Amino acid sequence: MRYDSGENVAYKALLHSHDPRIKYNLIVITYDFDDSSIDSIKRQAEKVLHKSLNQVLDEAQLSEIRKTIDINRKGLLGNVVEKYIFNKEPDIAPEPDFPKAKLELKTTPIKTSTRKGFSAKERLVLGMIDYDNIIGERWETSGFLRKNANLLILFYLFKKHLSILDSKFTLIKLLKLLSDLPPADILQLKNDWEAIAAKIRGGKAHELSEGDTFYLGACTKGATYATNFRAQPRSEEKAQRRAFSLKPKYLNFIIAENRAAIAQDHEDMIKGDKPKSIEEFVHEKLDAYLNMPADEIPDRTGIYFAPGSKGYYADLARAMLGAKSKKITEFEKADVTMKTIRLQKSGTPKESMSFPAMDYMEIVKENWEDSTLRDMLSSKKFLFLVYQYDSKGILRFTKHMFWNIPYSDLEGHVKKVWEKTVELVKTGHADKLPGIKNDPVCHVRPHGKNKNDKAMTPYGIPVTKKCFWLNASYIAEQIKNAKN
DNA sequence: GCATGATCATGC
DNA sequence: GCATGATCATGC
Repeated sequence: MRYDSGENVAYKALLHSHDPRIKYNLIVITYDFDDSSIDSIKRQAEKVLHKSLNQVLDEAQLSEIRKTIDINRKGLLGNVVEKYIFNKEPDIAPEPDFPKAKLELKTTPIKTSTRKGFSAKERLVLGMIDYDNIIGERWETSGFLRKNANLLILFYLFKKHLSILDSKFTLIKLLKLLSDLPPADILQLKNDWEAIAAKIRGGKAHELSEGDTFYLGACTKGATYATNFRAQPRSEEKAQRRAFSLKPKYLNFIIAENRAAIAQDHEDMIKGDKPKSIEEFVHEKLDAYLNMPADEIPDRTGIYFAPGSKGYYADLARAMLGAKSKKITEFEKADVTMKTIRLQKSGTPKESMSFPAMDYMEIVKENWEDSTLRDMLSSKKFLFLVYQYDSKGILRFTKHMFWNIPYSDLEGHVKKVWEKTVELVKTGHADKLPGIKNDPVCHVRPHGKNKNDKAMTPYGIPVTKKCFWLNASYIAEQIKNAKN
């Protein structure tokens, strides 16, 4: 089954509207997982690993969660995860949360203390004990195992005054009670379950205690002590309602094994997220998309654009980067210019790369050293976002790389073409500027709305707007030579 | 297949 | 309304 939430459908409809707020509102979490596959569900969960809900949900979802009456109510986070990470309405069925995968989903907090370091804040509750049913059950076919044989546990870092929306998920652990655990642990769980069942069979449900067992406990469950009693099958005496639970001690073994990674998340969370370099920002945003067919990118970003636009692949790139507008703040600050390049199978772009149209009136007054062109090419970095057609003709997002023009190309080829251009404009020949065969690096070509889109020349005759272009073959070479 | 010319969609 | 990034179209 493929998940596609109502909200997402609504978004898609709105995305085709012209409301830019919606168009650029990136939805990071998509629901394209297979709910019959444990691995697929685990991968879905890993979308939040080392992140907080504030970092992965969009503003609409977050404000919906904030509206919840008691945001830090016990158990709310589990419901939020089910709903917003897995697009699943919470229920209390005796079945596992993902029946087809036989997988039960759990969220549980990790606390920190100076003395003990990281440890489980609470026991992990694994469903109510049904006093009536358990007396006739065997471990192997028990209701407990039907529901809890496979646990996917999302550990998050709990801090007293921190909103759960800022708590990072720090460890995602798949626990297959019958296969992953050491045989001694499986035996202990079985023995614990047997001990609990035996006590109930003996009419002693009211005497159950967590101290009876080692890993699996029978913890009390219910709002208040007074309303918390119910009948048991082999005795007239009422017993407290109880649930199975994994004891904190057991969870602490899991936490200890992953202490280093948890410590890193904890540090990040306390300090606030570290400032990132532009390179880190780009890797973080784009690596997940590498080699993805361009067709699949919109479903992954949750942002849809009208295909066929000349800017379509640039739009996809901005969506992958999480852009909220055409400008990307991180890039503005660092003076990075994005360039989208589509390579043919051969590795050569079909098109040369254009730049803004030149101003004939101004260029004749410029010196090369402080010319518009030299400034544009040398003072900023370019981020090439490269798509390439594979052998089957599928266009994939294959590469992202920062690029500067090599100094020798700038001061050699580009300078020569620029000087030739200036000379021609000065002498009244703006209509025949250096073509692609003239130089291996760059050339001049029209760049306007159409041929009637002209600009004035120093000699008084308007000429079709033109710009400098980097030759497609040159771009191919630069991409091929790039290390990253 | 490439050089060259021409144009389109978008957002500011 | 226009600059811009990007791609399309045509003819040799």
